[in-house]
Amino acid sequence: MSTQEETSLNFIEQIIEEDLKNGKHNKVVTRFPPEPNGYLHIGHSKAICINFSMAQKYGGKTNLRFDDTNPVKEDTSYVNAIQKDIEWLGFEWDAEPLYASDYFGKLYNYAAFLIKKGLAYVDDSTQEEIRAMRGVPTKPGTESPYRNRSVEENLQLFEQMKNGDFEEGEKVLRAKVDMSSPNMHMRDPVIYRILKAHHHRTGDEWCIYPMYDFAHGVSDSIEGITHSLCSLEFEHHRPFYEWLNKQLEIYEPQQIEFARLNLNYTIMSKRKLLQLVEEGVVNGWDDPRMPTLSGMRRLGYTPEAIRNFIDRVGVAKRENIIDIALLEFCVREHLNKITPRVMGVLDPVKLVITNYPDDQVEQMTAINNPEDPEGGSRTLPFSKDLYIERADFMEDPPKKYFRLGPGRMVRLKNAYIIECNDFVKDEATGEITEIHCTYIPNSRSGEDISGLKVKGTIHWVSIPHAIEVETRMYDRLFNDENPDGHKDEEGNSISFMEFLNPDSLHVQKAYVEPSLASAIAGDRVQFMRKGYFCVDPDSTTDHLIFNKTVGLRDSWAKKQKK
RNA sequence: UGUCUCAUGGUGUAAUGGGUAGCAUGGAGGACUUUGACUCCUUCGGUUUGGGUUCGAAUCCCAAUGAGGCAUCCA
Repeated sequence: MSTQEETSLNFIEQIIEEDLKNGKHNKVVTRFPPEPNGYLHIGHSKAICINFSMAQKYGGKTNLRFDDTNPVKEDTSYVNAIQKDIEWLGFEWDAEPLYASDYFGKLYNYAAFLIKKGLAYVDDSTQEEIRAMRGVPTKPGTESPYRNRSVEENLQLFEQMKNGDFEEGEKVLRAKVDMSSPNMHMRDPVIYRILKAHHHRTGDEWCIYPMYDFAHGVSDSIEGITHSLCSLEFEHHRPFYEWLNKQLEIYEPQQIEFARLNLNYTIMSKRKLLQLVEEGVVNGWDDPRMPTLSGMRRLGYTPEAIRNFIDRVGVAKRENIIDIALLEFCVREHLNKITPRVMGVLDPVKLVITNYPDDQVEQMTAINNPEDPEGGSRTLPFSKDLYIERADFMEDPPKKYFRLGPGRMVRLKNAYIIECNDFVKDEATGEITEIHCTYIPNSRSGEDISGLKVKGTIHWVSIPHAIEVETRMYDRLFNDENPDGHKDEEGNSISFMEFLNPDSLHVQKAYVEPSLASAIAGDRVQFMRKGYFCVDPDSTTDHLIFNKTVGLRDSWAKKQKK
């Protein structure tokens, strides 16, 4: 940890430190305001980490506030999933979760206050008329014919809206700001609309609901948020945010925007993720291929790895597309430290040790995790009949191949050195069906006095002791770096669905060492020489399922490709 | 042809008028290895362009260029 790292602040930290120094604030209060209309994804984890860690770092607190102002899209199931994901990531919000809907009463009164100040009016125009009058960014809009209703009439109408006297779409409440503003969001934004929908928390108490711009700014103010940290897309909402609290004559928090996280080979839009779920492209929000936190959790990612990743990615205002390789690096980095090493053969071929006694079984000692001195060891049964990885034998290997081939020697990890004498091949298919070897009796791991040096070490399982399991080998969901960013010749955007990877999931049978018999959902291991795996919740005691979290780096495979 | 924001190696981020422009990832090469993993070492690669201010500019100013955002009764 160098001093340079300690003094290197991102632009938000600089603002906060300045505010603290000059006495604008003496504490930091942030908030994370998800809309409960979908699951949290890796992009949200950036917003979560930033908001929570700023408060943590500067001794403040963070509110979790559900921005539940659109009852037609929102649901309690999402509320629960979101809370679970934030907790899993390792953050604690202040006290109880909050809801924008808690403030519906206050919000109504603030809206009435705006009306009394002559700064809001009820508009009878249709949605289309309002859109038309708003104009375009390059030209001013025109004022609504209802813009100059009297305060009394507006108050009366607004109350009638609340009482359900009008139908959906018949009337809205608009802030009276500036129809000629170059900022579209200042052209009398709608702040209340009629929605005769059942709300997941307030039920049928209300039939008018505040819009984001109104509810969010006021909620921040009510909660005394000092720094309202959000993504760049809300930049042009800031003028209204500031206008609103000023006109309401209430506490004015400061909104600061940062660039959201983008990952290549991934889509991040909640709407599109929902589409993947609804069309059955994936098996739910927590499908391990999804970039959702619940999906990543199921895949075997750790919260530490994700937080670390967000840390490395940094915070700035420029648009960015992060290489998924960085995320995978962070996952490997953490898993390398914490996972026990076990042996599992994913694509088996039988190997017989011809000079090993038929019924003999030896217990071999294996270190659980060489990275963890406290990790201890276990024993592994060894016998005459083994499975090894099909890729660890070649009939006619190149010089630099360190594994098995006719006449070649390798070390069986934690066991003996063996030499290949023969193999059986199915001439019809060309497939190797059996490999025959002899073992060197005095080469046993830990007591090797054979004096032999071999270049390669391979993993194995004893056939009579092995457990058959299912492995789910996941790959990226999309083949394209930017699945959501393509247009055809006419300039129409091409659906991200066109870039789905047809091989994003391979289910296959594998054989693993018997120590895994007691594995339970969520357990993480490293199958030596293959990758990190996590036990899927679909597992039962007699049918274990391992999800491939991420493979080990494989410089041999890389070399092969060239 | 309005307005806002942004511009540093392939990617991401630091340097806040005075460092040979740093770090991470990535690529290449090598050492080590009972995981072709891990670890370690070497190496590749960058200030968008043009003006200006200054003794001195990645940093300040202007312009150009490029990228992204902006009309939902979504958040």
